[in-house]
Amino acid sequence: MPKNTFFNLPERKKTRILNAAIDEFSKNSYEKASITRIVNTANIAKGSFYQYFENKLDLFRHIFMISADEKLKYLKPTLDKMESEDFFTTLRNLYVAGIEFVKENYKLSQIADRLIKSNNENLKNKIFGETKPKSNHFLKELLLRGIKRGEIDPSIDVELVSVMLTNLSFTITEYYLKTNEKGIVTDDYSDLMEMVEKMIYTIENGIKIKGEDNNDY
Amino acid sequence: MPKNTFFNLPERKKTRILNAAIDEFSKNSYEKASITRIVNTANIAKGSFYQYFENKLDLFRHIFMISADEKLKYLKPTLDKMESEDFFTTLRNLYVAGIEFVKENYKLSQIADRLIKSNNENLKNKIFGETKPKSNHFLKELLLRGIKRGEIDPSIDVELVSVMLTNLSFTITEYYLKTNEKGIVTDDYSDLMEMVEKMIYTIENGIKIKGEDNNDY
DNA sequence: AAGTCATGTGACTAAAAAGTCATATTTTTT
DNA sequence: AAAAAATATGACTTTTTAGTCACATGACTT
Repeated sequence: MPKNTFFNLPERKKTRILNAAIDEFSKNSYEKASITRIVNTANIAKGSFYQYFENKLDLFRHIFMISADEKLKYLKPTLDKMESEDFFTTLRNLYVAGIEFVKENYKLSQIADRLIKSNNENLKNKIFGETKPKSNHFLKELLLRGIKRGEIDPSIDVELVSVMLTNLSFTITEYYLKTNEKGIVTDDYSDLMEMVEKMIYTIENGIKIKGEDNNDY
Repeated sequence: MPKNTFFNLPERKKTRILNAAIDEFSKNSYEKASITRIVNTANIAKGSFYQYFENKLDLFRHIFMISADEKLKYLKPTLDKMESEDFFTTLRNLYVAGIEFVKENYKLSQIADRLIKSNNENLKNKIFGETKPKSNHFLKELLLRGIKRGEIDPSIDVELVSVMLTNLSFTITEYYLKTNEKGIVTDDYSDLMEMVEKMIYTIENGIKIKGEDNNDY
């Protein structure tokens, strides 16, 4: 947690520092990100930085929390009306909300994306603590509910499918980040929406040809 | 490319150096990997290293090539009998061969995995050159053939599905690397084989309940 | 006005990195 | 055996990093 001196700072100065840090961490991995560059960009002294934050990790963790909180805001509406909607509608809405978060919070997404893909297990443990990022635990619950309701094939392996679905959500995010490299923001939702639709369709129905008898034996 | 002085080295010395390097790059990202540590482990002088390799990148590229060549050896049998087998058999065999490569080349897999997940686009370009890692280009061809043969639903988006399938193969590798953290090698194939089977089944059939009429309208 | 406490500062330290180079040793050629 | 070419060496340079610390400045209290 940042020190009180940081929270007591005038709003403008706080955001100046955070923006400089978000910029640096979105361009560089945790290891390569430089405190020196951040303080230069934010126009504060190196010593001041250490009045505000314990160390580099303290700053990074704080920024990651901002990103997580922000993303939750996007997912909240879907989570709230989950009860009254079927599995595939909820899944579709989650994917779409995820895309919207990335669109409107490009740098924060990059930071989170980097951390998740990072092989620095030590760092990940320090950030996630013991509460591992079980977004797929949530998907598991969703799948189980879908099975109960008769929407989902009960013979699936819930654990495996939840991992697959989590991974596919990263696929979408990555796809978006790659096409919009360097922050070129197009307002062309249609491409991504089509992508989500096709992806959901594939998850629903599979890719094997139907109707005919493909005898497996 | 390493210099001739490297290739002229006695076999034992060469492997000593390569093993030290593979070890270092499997434990650290390209940026964090240290030439100093490699030369210490390999018991050669810093100056000697630069007689063998142009620089750090030269060494890393060489090791990545070793990994790619090695993996191809595992995939080759499947690719050779591709013509005579149906889509899902080929896909299954590719996934299984991928797992076997990871099992038997733990460190090399980690290095390749790290590079693919890396956000250092500059590095990736230098390694992959213009020939981007189009393992999914190959999957596209495979899918198109499957459609022609009447095995695959022709209404799918070939491009998207190939990305999904490529991603799922990473999911498997990651899953294996995570469960076998720190190189603990179990001979328990069954878990992974079951995982591949279930994954293929899901890709084939989707997860929506079949038989009933879920009217979408 | 004096004193106290919070905040601001940038030169500095220590550690680590990639890469260099003058010199020494070994191997090959004549 | 002598000369030449190839290879080996590790101290050194330069750069960059996170973090520290003695001191300066500002604000609030008595």
